[in-house]
Amino acid sequence: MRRTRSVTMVDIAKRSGVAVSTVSYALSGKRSVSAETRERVKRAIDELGFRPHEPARALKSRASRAISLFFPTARDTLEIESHIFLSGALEATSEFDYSLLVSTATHDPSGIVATLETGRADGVILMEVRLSDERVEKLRADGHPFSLIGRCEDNDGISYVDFDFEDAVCTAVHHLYELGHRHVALLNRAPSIAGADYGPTVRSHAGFQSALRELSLEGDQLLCGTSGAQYIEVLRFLERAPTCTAAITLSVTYAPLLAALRDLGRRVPEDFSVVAIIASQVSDLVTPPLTTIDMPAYEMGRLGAEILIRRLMDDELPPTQLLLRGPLQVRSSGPPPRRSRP
Amino acid sequence: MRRTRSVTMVDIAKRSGVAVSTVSYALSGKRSVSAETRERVKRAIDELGFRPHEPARALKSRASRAISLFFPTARDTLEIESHIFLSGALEATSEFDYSLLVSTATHDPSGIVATLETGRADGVILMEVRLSDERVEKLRADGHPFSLIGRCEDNDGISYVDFDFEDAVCTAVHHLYELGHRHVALLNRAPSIAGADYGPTVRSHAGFQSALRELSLEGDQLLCGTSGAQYIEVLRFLERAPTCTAAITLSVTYAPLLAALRDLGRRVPEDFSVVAIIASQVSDLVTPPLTTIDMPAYEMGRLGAEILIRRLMDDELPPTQLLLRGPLQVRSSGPPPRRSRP
DNA sequence: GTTCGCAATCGAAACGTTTCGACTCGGGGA
DNA sequence: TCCCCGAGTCGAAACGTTTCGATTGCGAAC
Repeated sequence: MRRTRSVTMVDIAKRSGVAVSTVSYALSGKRSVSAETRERVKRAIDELGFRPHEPARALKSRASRAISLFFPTARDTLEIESHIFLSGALEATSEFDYSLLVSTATHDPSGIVATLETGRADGVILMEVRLSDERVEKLRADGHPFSLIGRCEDNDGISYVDFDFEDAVCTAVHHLYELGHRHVALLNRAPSIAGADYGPTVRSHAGFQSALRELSLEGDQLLCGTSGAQYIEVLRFLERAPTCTAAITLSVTYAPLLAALRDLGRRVPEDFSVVAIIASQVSDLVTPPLTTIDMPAYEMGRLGAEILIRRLMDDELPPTQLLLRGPLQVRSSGPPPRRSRP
Repeated sequence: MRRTRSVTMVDIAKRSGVAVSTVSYALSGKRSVSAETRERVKRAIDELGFRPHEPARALKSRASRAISLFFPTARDTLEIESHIFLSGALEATSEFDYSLLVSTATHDPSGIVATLETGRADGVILMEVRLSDERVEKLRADGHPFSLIGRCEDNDGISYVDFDFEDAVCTAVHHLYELGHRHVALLNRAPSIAGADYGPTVRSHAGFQSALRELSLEGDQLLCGTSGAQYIEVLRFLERAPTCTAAITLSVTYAPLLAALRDLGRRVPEDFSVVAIIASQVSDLVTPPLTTIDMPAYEMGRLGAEILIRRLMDDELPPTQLLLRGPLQVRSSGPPPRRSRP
């Protein structure tokens, strides 16, 4: 495990008979270097196996070429989307030859600011953003570069990529309406997950309400936490509301729903229709195959990193705001069972 | 976005009327500093809002206080365990006040060595390790600090944390045998996923074979890829082998199995028993609730990071090797259906 | 009353880059 | 012919830490 003194630019300079600064310019291209010199330098680098020392670069040039993703700590639950975001962000980050730091997300902004101010990262990506989020306010006030996966209420000057939950739920309700359903449920994430003003929850609910109103439908929202006990509540609801023949689920809330339906002996989609708003990587693992509105989580992660890095590379760039939608894939939804029709 | 010149140790030294080195010692405790001086320094730090600049620290002390997790790139599939490993590693890393870098894993070792030699990370964690893995050989040869989630054939001097798949499959077979099953299937990962000598695949198969032999049972191994078409093959197998009344699944291979059983109208567990070797975070989302042998993926990620960091902090420490087991939780397994008994 | 050792402190030299200003050398425009 | 300019290069000064060696008092041991 002995760290043998590694080869530095000084060694390269000696070996190729030029000044250290010339080596630097040959590598960065920030000043012109004759083709011949560049060639000699490159040869020396290959022969000696030189790798520029990143902390030294970061120290002098005041840029770490790294971004940090603040990741929700999840000891007990599988925050599926988060993980996919991360994979996407990793792809973009390595494409741009940046490093991706992952940090544990906390409610208060101090950890985030510390990551930036200690020079560990040049910018950060936040997820599980609230409509009014003090981390965002702090970063905006301090002028730190960041991007959101999600968005706030006021997104002035902010780069974000988000999924249009409002539209997705609305689309789902229309789909179910057209199939003949007249009473649908929305299984929304419980506020406990990310506070009362968690964007996706609020916007999903808004889309649900407006679609119901538009179509004069009956609808109920159920708030699902992550505990296993959650499924009991869904079960009770289904028993209480026999006219409800379809449901829209967000993220992993399909799980308590399917469990409850199974216990009640109701088949999907013959007896009950389900539209899941969820990443395809997750729905691929579910039986029966669900009708989904695919949330492009991987792409969102990719874009979240990309819009941040682009701004880091060029601070003239205006913020990028992206609101994505996903296709409806019909698989587990059909007309309501006959017995529930008049 | 203007980076205003930040406060450094020099500012702290001036403000508190001591030398820069004294500030450093007051912070690190590597030499004694009078209580009064330490107090003055601390006050100055609070007043000025000083944060030590990490790249400078890393440059001088030749340690980045970061580890890098090499993460499989997965555009199309949800590598569920990997994600949970990552969460666990993140927890340990932040507990030890290290940074966690995530890098895209490639087959060849050059990227890994680069991460280490550029001083971006002090050590690395590898996953999806093969029985004979050239990344491991390279790291071992170069004397770089690393740990594995998984293990090789020859683990001399290597720190790793792995799950005992051999034992788990063996336990599962015994469980099914005791319930009365006489022909069981093992749904193993396809070799394409991680080469022909992917440890978990090989060891699961070994455990399967030895248990079959011991109990004089009939058994078949099916290799499952990640494609959706996979499920057709499972379906064909089940049709072909009517005496097979139970299966053991590894990781997400439960998905094609459940889909196929559903298509055949076979209920779980009444008509068919399933034992899934899988992380609880995943099985919690599956309907019906599966009998599982819980793979403590979060803990594995935690430990993988912890054993690496402990070695980084104290290079006298011998390597740590951990082979974990998980409890059997009976939920979707029962006696075989009567019709298949003589 | 020396001498020794230790606590507390300081100044300076790194660590390995990037970048600024200055220098040289030719060639082209005046 | 003189001057200017740009391409190509160099040396040196940073960047913000850590750490080494040296220096000062001061109480204890002789």
